[in-house]
Amino acid sequence: MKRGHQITMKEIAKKLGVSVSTISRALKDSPELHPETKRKIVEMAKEMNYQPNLLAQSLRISRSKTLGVIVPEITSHFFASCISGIQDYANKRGYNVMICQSNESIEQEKANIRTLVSSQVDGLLISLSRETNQFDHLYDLYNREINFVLFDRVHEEIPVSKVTFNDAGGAYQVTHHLLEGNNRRIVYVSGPEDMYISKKRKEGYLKALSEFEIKEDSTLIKISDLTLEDNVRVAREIAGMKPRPDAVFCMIDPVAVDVLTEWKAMGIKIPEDMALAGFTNNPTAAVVEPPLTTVAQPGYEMGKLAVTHLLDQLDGLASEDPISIVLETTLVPRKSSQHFQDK
Amino acid sequence: MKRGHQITMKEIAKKLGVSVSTISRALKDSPELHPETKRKIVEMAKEMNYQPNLLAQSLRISRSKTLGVIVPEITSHFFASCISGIQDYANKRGYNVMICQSNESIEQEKANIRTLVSSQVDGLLISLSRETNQFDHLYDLYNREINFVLFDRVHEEIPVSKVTFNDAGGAYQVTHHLLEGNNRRIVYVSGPEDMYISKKRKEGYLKALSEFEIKEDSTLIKISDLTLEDNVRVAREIAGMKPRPDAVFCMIDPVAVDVLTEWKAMGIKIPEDMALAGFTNNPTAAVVEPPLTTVAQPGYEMGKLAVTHLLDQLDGLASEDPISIVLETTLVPRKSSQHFQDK
DNA sequence: TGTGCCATAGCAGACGATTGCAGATTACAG
DNA sequence: CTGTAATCTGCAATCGTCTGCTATGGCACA
Repeated sequence: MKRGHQITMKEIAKKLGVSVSTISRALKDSPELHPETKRKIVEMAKEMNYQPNLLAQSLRISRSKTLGVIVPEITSHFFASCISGIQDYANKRGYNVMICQSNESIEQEKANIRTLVSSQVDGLLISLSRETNQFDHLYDLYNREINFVLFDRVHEEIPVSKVTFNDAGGAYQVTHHLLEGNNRRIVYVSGPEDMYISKKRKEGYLKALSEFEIKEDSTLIKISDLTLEDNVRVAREIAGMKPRPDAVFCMIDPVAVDVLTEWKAMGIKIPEDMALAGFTNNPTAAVVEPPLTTVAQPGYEMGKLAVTHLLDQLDGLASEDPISIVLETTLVPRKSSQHFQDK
Repeated sequence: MKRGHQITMKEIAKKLGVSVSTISRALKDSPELHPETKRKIVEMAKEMNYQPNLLAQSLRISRSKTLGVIVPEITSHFFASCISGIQDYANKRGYNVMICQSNESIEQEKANIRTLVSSQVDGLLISLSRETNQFDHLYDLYNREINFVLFDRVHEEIPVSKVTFNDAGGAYQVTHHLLEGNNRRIVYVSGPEDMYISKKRKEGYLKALSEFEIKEDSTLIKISDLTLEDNVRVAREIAGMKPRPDAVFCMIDPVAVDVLTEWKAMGIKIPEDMALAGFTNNPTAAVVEPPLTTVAQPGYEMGKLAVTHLLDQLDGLASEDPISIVLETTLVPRKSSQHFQDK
């Protein structure tokens, strides 16, 4: 079995007949060394392809220059974008990133935290799993004074920094847009009720309704567990409602896409029979037929802001006091919610 | 600035008035200790929430139990799936994963390799960037006896293990399918010519043609740099060809989606006017209108196989001799290539 | 009482890099 | 020829964990 053996300072030292400390000083360009000695050492180090052992360095200075990231799933385009932003800006500041996915499981989330903490990450960026409705593991981190920032799927009560979207605002935008299109009976398809985004987007939905003096109607609020099967169930339920709603706002794009697919199969025309809108602006939203009205959330930007704030805290550039960064969303009106006069 | 301080064995030792080595042995359940001492130590460790410092362990045993992964971009659904497979199976075997993206840049790829090697990863999983047409950095890893496995975008010549799809086979399948649909003039839209998959998929395309006794026609091979603009340029070029081709096979789905969108804007009907097919089976392929015929590549499976083989090598369960794993692809026929008798 | 053995726990060194301090070498002045 | 300063280099300790060897104590048996 091959085992990549890394060159250490000791080996350079032996080869050159000097001590390890001299090597160390030469490579840090210390002024205490004879220039000639320094030159020889630097040359030899390059020749032997020496690369410092980050593990040893980290152990010594008790900082690993590594951040941990936990997301529900990497294959989601939105979270992948966040990760991309985190990566780019962490690297720019000399940090590495270890990524874990919780697969929407709280147990996995806890396990991920354990390993990342054991790995001595200098800080954590966490987006909570769908299942997480209990937060001891976060308070535990907090009590141990381990730096972390929550993003997108956050727990509001805990006093740590958070980066979120104005979810209520986005939901307001899209609901308002539907109302302006002369839709009055608007269904909100929510995810599990204890999810942060389920609640926030419902808030925005209700606010827009109230501005049009429409009262909350619980029969117009549907809850899906976000699986394909359940989305299809909800789509059929809505199609069968009498009278049929004017429009449907789905909490996330994948739900809207499933609903759209099912409705097309059922012969329902969008937006003529019912208007449809989603949230997130996934790549699929732009290419379905009809293109899906949705709300854009810049994931890359969110990752960038979250990691930048965390690093500022770590490097003492930001105050320790937790802050809350709220990113605005943008309505992306497309054909699926186009207004028809003859409706 | 908060700094998460981790409990160490030393602190447990001081509290209990025993030596650090005793703590170590107690936590490893060594038989040399008095059961009562052991019990007290284990209890205290739990109470103090002790978690071993993985950095120190890694330094000692010269194995970090961490793997490095380099992909061109995380936001691609295919690579995200690979990563997901890698993660799951690495974790199952007690390994962590550090992920980097090269952003399709060879310089970034080299930089990623440097940091990961410095971080003492036990092995690497690499999918090459689009730009990588020169392989010194890989041979360097090879010469230093650092374990790595190439996947999907590989360099064929280097004697290390590789996991690839039968790209030629997949291209053959889809081209054959188009030919069976009575299409004869079939365009192949390739990516940059030095990319591994550009070449392999062209092979399959030509093989299928030759079976139908159709000679290679260089005017039917278009090259895109895979940007939206260039895909649109190619789409227009093809639409303007006289006589118009019967079908178009795009090297990857995103190109096909761009072509499809452009053609729809131009009023070209698919598949009536021209049939269209892609490769990869991205989520978008299923939801565009018309749904796109493509070739499915199980990314999760690829990640799983690549990481499993790497770990087998590391753990001495697999021979050191490099192997090549080739995954078969599956044709996914959809409406975009449906055969019309009246054509 | 002496010898030997077992159970138990501590010491010390290693992993690799860093750094304050001490030691060594040289040169030059007195 | 000696003393001192200046210049260069090495020692040793540190980070946290692990382990081979050693030390201590008690007990049994001769």
